Amino acid sequence: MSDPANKPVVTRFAPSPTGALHIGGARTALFAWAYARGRQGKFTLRIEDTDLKRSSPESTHGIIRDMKWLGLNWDEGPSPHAADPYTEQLGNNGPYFQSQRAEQGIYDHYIKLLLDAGEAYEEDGAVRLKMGSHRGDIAFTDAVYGDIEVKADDLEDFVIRKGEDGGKLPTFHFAVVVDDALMGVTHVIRGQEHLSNTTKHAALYDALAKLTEDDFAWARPTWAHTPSIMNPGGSKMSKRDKAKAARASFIDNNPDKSPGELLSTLKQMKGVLYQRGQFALIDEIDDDMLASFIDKKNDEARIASIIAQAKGLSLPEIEVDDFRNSGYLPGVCLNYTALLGWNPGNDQEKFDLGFLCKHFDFDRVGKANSTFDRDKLKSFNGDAIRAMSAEDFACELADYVKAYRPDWGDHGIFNGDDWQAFCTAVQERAETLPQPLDANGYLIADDDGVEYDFAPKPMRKAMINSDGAGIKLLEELRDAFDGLSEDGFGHAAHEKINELAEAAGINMGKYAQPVRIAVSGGTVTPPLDVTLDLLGKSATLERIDRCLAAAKERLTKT
RNA sequence: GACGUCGUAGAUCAACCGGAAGAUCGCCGGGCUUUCAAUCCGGAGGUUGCGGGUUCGAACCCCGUCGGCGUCACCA
Repeated sequence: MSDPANKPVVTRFAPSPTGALHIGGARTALFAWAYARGRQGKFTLRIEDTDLKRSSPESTHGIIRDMKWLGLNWDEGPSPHAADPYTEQLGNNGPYFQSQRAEQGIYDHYIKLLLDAGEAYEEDGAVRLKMGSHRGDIAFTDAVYGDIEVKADDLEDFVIRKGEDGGKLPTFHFAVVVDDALMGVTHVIRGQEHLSNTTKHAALYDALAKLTEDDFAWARPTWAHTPSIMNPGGSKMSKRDKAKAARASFIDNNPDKSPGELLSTLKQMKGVLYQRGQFALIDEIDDDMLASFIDKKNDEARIASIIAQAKGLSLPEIEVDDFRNSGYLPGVCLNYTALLGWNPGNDQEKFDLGFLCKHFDFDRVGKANSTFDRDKLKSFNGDAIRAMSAEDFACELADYVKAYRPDWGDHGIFNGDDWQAFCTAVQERAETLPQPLDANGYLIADDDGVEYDFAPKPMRKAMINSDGAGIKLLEELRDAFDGLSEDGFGHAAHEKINELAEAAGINMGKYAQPVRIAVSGGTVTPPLDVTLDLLGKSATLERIDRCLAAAKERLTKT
């Protein structure tokens, strides 16, 4: 018998391209990648597209893009940089798309071996492998879960070649085994939902080992199953959660609306996005799809996303692309998900890929499912952001703006010298990339004739109360600011505030808060000197004037 | 339902194959700040799912029980 331990390590990630890359899939890929990289092994990417109805080239492209973003490179598989990954591929064991392998007759060859040997039989055009008493009890050892044994009576014959699609395509069970063997895969790392299926795969390896010359290739690999990632509620994390969240906000909060009214609202939302030019998102979505989404008959993520954008709602991140979109760093996503089920054996939680490659092994992978905790992820992300140099952070945020935030990308702050100053000021309290953007929207607000909202509560506290004491202070400041030059305005203004506060013998906050409210609408901004510098003198004065007017109006009303 | 598997603070995990249950996130309180969701300091939270047993001693070993999850598809 051959011992898989004698072969050079080969692991693989084998997603089916029926959607975007799920965060759980990314963790599985990470473990497989790290295991190979830590042992000078090879890592293969194989696309399991035998389900013709649900597979799509778009999903394949998305998976490749997400793997690249995460930094999980592969030695064999579709070429990561090719315009057409179906034709350009890396490695000598290809092709790496199962649809292509089926066309080459690879699976048929082994089906025939099994059929001829009486290990399998045809039924309704499909081919099934004999199990049960024909094969006996099946036992195997999982590197994570340990010894597993299933009695022959509990094993039923199962389909290895589908009768559908012209009887040409293998099922998942058959294709994985054949491909893993032919590609020299020594360690099969995958989600625990496959643990029970593994008896089928073991049976296939054993049957084919007997029928081929090369029993070295058909020796059973090491299996390592990883626990699932769950939602806080206990359900499995799935892309449907996005639809659920969107519906909860859109439909459940509008119990009085009829389905017809809901549909027309949804159409309007879609129309708004269409005007904004987000065609890719919504191009193929027709009214029927919208209606069935409302009916809970489909969970189309794009419709969920339409609702989220219209209502300013943030959907739960499920797929790798969601996390990128929400402004998480790839290294943090990897670090955090690795921790969901694995640990180095001590209290260390922060580590990079090099550390993981060096220390990862199956004996430290837990068996229990784990709940995905977004708060902890966010905290990790904030720590990682703070650990970056100011320049790196500015680049990172700039890339993010270019990809996702045209509102900032079109603005002077982004394009001029101020960008670094802005980034440096917001870096210390950013937990995600878009957070400082959202928190400082006033910086890119248009001053020309646009109504600016001043938060009522802070305004009352800082300006209206005590007979409008704050208004007088702000007026005083306004006059003082007017005399300052454009150059170095923020710094000078800040000095002025200090001066006046000291002269008047009061806390400088009494002066600073009204200014903060005037320029930002609220009470939280980066340090005032930076904020006012970014805004410039004329915008600052304009906003102070508008704020004074609004405050006086409110004062007379009370 | 059958089979499989898991069960340590609210969450993620530790606890050197039986020897005083710890860390991080979150939560609460305080300090620093002109503001803060940032930062700093401190605190609360565990009959280790539950019930038996073995043992001088059990989170750990044994039996039972409850609960979660997975598979039982011509989806992967």
